[in-house]
Amino acid sequence: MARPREFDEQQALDGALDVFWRCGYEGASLAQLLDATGLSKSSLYETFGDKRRLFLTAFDLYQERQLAQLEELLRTRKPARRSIERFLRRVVHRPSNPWGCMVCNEAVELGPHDPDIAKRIARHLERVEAVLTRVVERGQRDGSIGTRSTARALARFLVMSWNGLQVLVRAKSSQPLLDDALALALSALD
Amino acid sequence: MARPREFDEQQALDGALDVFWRCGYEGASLAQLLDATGLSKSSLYETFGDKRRLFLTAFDLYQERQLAQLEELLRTRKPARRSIERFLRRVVHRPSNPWGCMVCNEAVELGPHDPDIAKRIARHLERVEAVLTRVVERGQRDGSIGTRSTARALARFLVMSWNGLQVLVRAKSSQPLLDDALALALSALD
DNA sequence: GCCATTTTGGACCGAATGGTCCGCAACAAC
DNA sequence: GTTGTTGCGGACCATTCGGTCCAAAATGGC
Repeated sequence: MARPREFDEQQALDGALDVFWRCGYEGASLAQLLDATGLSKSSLYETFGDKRRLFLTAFDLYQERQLAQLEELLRTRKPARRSIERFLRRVVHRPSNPWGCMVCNEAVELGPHDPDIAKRIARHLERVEAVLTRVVERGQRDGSIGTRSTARALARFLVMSWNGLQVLVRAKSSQPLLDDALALALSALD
Repeated sequence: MARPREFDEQQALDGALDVFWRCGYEGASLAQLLDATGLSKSSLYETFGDKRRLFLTAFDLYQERQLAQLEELLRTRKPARRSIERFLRRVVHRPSNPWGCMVCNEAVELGPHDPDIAKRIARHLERVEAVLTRVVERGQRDGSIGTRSTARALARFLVMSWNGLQVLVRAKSSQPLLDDALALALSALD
């Protein structure tokens, strides 16, 4: 029981996440992280360990949030197809997705070089695929999604399209390009 | 005149391209570049300028090659759909595409931070889209591709799918995932 | 008020970064 | 062989990187 902390851990982590999201792992300098978290060097190292650990913590947080958000799609009662449409439309809506998807970004940056992180990404994508599979199954039951392909295959296709859109967003592609691509991806669910 | 060079410029550039492709711009250290090109520091700086210029030169080369390869699709006489299938199938064939697509990688790494490079990427994607549009038009004429969507929209969809696959390749996704996603992307051409 | 405990700021560190520069080496012209 | 020109190896540089450490500050318990 001594001197209390002057910062909120969760808030600091959010700040760090922001920087990693925007700049990637290597691209995020300690200075930026200190600035974004508002911590001093010693506080940051004391609280989160080294840069890599901090990154992993932030990355896990990001993945959990993304998955939670995705699982909301399961809970709604609207036709599944509408849920998926909303899901993809949020990707190409720039204001709410300025830096693309962090998982996609890190898959590109670290995937080939960091087996540990590659595994986390693979696991996450599998979970995303699993959630989407259940949504598609629901859509095939409620008639909003065609049955010419298995739910699993369609979910995999959605995972790919999702990542494709994220890349285009990060590349600052034109809105017509994004809209056309999105529309056709959705039409594959017929 | 005087002392002749001991290296082949094109060959050195290929070496540098390899490193940038694999590691990205920031991830490629001078030491790696020197090693891959076989040049000494002074020769490299004399020949190619600084790291950024070298990168731009290599990146341009990559884009030109990719576009040239893509344009081969135009020249064949087979049904256009088969050409597109071959085009996408090469993406998910790991041995011939171990590091994913450099344009996709750099879109993710530098897109949001380097306006100059973002422009180059945007221009390249437009050119890719243009070539694919022509291929799709041919396919719509020869009957191998449906006409429920415009050729341009389909081409844009292909650009997105292409990038999506590249991300998954770089993330070392499982082959079944890649295969399913690819198959469904192709079926969107019906 | 004093002590124990914990946080905090910042000095400090070695390594690696991209980049410059210069003296020597190698070759063509004559 | 001499000279003029260019290429080359590597010493050298400032900066930034992630990371450590310690002395001072702050506060709860008594």
